[in-house]
Amino acid sequence: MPEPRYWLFKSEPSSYSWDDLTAEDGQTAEWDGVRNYQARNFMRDDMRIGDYVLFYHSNAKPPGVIGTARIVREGYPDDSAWNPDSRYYDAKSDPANPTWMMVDIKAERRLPRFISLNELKANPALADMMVTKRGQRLSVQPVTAAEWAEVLAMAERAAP
DNA sequence: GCCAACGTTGGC
DNA sequence: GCCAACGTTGGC
Repeated sequence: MPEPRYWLFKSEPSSYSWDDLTAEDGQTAEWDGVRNYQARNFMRDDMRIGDYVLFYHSNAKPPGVIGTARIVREGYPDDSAWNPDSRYYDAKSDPANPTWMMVDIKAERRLPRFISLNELKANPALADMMVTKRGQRLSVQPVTAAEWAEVLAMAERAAP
């Protein structure tokens, strides 16, 4: 059995929040609209069913990790790319050879407490975590097993 | 609302 | 292939 892997998915709560995810049928959503090649490659090549996801609210007050999810469907074509009515429409994406891919995620649980970006940045154990780095805009990021465990442990402890 | 950082585009 | 211009992300 392959090693489970860990990811962080960013979403702006004003467009798609944790509550939106948990309100879905089966608490499962298609993660469409990713239009960055590096993020696409992670979804197409690396994500496996069962991988763990930190659900992160970006552009929020404050930004931070609110819950966990799992990958429940591996990379497949993002059909919003050839839907002219979609805000994610990409005229250059050919349905016969799709440029953009998506995965499905299912909500697992809301963290016992929200872990803000400030708190992530203040934890020396997370100094190398991508999301704590300035200017890091990748909307889908790998997370190490140690980082995953640390964030969950923080959520079990009282606020600092 | 501001703006730094970043990815993409397109002229050359 | 270089790089300036542009649009977007996302923290503050």
